[in-house]
Amino acid sequence: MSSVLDFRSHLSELFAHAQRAVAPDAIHIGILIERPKLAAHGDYACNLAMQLAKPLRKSPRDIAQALIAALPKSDVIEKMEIAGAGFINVFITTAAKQGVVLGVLQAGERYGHIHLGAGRKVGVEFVSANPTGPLHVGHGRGAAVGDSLCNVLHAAGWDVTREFYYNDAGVQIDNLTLSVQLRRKGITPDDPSWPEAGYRGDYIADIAQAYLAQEKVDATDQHVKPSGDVNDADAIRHFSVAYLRREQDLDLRAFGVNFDVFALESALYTDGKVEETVNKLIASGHTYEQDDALWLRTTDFGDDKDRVMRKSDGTYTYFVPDVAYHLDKWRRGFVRVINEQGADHHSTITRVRAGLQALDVGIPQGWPDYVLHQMVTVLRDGQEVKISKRAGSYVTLRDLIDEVGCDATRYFLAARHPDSQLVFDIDLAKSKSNDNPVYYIQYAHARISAVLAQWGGERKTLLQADVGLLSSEYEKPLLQQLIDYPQVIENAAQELAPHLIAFYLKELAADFHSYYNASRFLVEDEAIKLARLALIAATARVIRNGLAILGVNAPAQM
RNA sequence: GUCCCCGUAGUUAAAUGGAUAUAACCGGCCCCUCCUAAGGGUCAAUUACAGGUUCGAUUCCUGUCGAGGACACCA
Repeated sequence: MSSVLDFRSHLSELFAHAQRAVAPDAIHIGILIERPKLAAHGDYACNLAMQLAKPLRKSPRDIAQALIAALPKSDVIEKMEIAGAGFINVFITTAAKQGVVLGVLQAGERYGHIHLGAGRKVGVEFVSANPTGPLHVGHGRGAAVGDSLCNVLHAAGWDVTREFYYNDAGVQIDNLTLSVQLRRKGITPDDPSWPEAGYRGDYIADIAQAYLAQEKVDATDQHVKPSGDVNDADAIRHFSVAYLRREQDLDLRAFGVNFDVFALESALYTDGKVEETVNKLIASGHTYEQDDALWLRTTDFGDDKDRVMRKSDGTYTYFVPDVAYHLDKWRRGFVRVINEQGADHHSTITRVRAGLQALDVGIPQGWPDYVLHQMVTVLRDGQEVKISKRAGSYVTLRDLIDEVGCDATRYFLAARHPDSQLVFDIDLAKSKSNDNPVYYIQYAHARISAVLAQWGGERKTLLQADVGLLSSEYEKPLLQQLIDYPQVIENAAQELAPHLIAFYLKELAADFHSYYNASRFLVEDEAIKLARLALIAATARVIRNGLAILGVNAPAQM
C-alpha cells in the first residue's frame, strides 16, 4: 500500500521531528496521533503540546505554536489549528484523501494487509471441544471469535496456524464409551440403571446404530471402521471419538472454519512428552512430595497456592499435559501463542504459565496469551432456549446455523467483545431489517453490485477515474472510512479484538447508505459517473475484505 | 470466602486517557415517477455510587452496590 495514505504514521514522524527541535532535552514522549470525533477538529489531532507543558514549564498553546513552526513541510497537510487546551488539529488535503480510492482498487483483496506481524509465527488454539457430543453455542462463539482473530492476524502480517486440541482419553471418554455400549445393548437413558454420568442425547443412539452397522467413519484426523462387537470397549471408544470428531468437522465446515493442526492429549503421553515435562519440573527444584502426591510450587510464580501435579493414585492432573503441550508449541517455533477458550478456563492460565516458567527454557513470562469469552445465552420469542433434541441439555451450533444461517451466526457470535456476556437473539438474527447489522452491511454490498452491474463497464476503466471530483459532504466521510480501514485491522490485531471489524463495517455501510440515498451514480457526465463508481467500487471492496475476516459472505444480490 | 469479568439513553451495544459520550431498536414527524425502502432524513433520551491519580477519566487505582462466571488430589 502506498505510504502516502498512511497519514497517521506520516504525521507521527513529522511531530517526532518537531519534538526534537522544540524540546531536545525533554524525556521521550511517544507521539500520539488520534482521530477526533468532531470533523471541526480536523482529520487528525496531536496532544503532544499538552504532554510537554509540564516538563517544559510553558503553556500548552505556546508549545503548540513552536511545534507547528518546527514541523517539516508536507504536501498532505492542508492546515493546522491550535484548539482547546492545546490540541494541534491537522487537516489533510482533499486531494491526498481522494487517493485512497485508487489505492483500494489497485490493492484489491490485499487492501488492509499490514506488516505488523512481520511474518512471525503465531499459533491460535480455539474450539478444542472434547469429542463427547455435538458442538454447542459456546463452542460456536469460540469458533467465530477464534477464526476471525486468525483472519485479523493474517491480515496484520502474522504467519497463523489454527490448532484444535482435544482429550481423547480419560474419564469423559470412558463415560462416552459406556453410554454408547449401553445404547448398543438396548438400554436407554430412561432406564433406572443408566449411569448418572452417562450421556443422554439422541446422538448417542446414532453412534450405537452406526457402530452396529459397521459404518466407516472419516474425520479430518480420524479414520475408523468398527468391528461392531458390543463387548470390545476399545473399539467402541475409537469409533465413538472418530464419529463425534466427524460430526464436529461437519459443523465447523458448515461454519466456514478449518484447522491446520489437531493435537491429541493422548499423544502427549505416548510420545513421552508428559513424562519429559514432569522430569524437567522435578529437576527444576520447584516440586515437592506431600501426602503421597507430587506438587508444583506455583506460588513461586504468582499463584495463590501450590498445585498437585501427580495425584496419590499416580495419575496426573489436567494441567501437567497442558504444560507439556505448551512446551511443545514453544518448540515448534511459535513466538506467540493465543488460546481462545471459554471463561471457565480462567483458572488454568496461572498454572500453565507457572509451569512453563518453572521449566526455565526461556519462555517469556506472559506467554501464552489468552482470549476468554463469556457465556452465550440463546433467546427465542424473548425466552431463553436451553435444550436441543440431538444433544439434550444444550443448544448446538448446528441448530443456530440451520435456523438463522451461517452468516448471521458468525457475525453475531463475533461482533461482541469476548469479555462481555452475549445474548444471541434468534429473532433478531433472522430479521431482514435495519436492526440486523448483518443484512444492513450485506445490503450495502448488494446495492453497489447492482449499480456496477447496470453500468456494465470494464472494472479496469475505474482506475482512470478522476477522483478529484469526489468532494461532496457524503463522499468525504466515505473516503475517510476507507482510509481508516488498515488502522482498524491494526487495532483489532493488537487488542485481539475481531469485533472491532464488525463495528467498523456497520459504520462504513451507514456512510454508504447515506451517500446512496443522496446521490445518483449512473449520471450523464462521464467523468463524474466514473469517479462515483470508483468510490463505491472501492467501498464494496473494503466491505468484502472486512466481511471475509468475519467469515461472512458479501452477496451481489439479495 | 477468594479470584475473573461486566455495569453507559426505555432496550441492545460503541467510544487506543482527550474536546460537545456514539449508533441501532422502540416512540414522534418526513422521504419511493428515481441505480434494491432489507434504505435515508429529523426530534427526544445515557456514563450504578463514593473517593483518588491526571492539564484532562466512560476508560487507570481504591472502596460500596448490582448481574454473571470460576474455585477440587475434576477435565
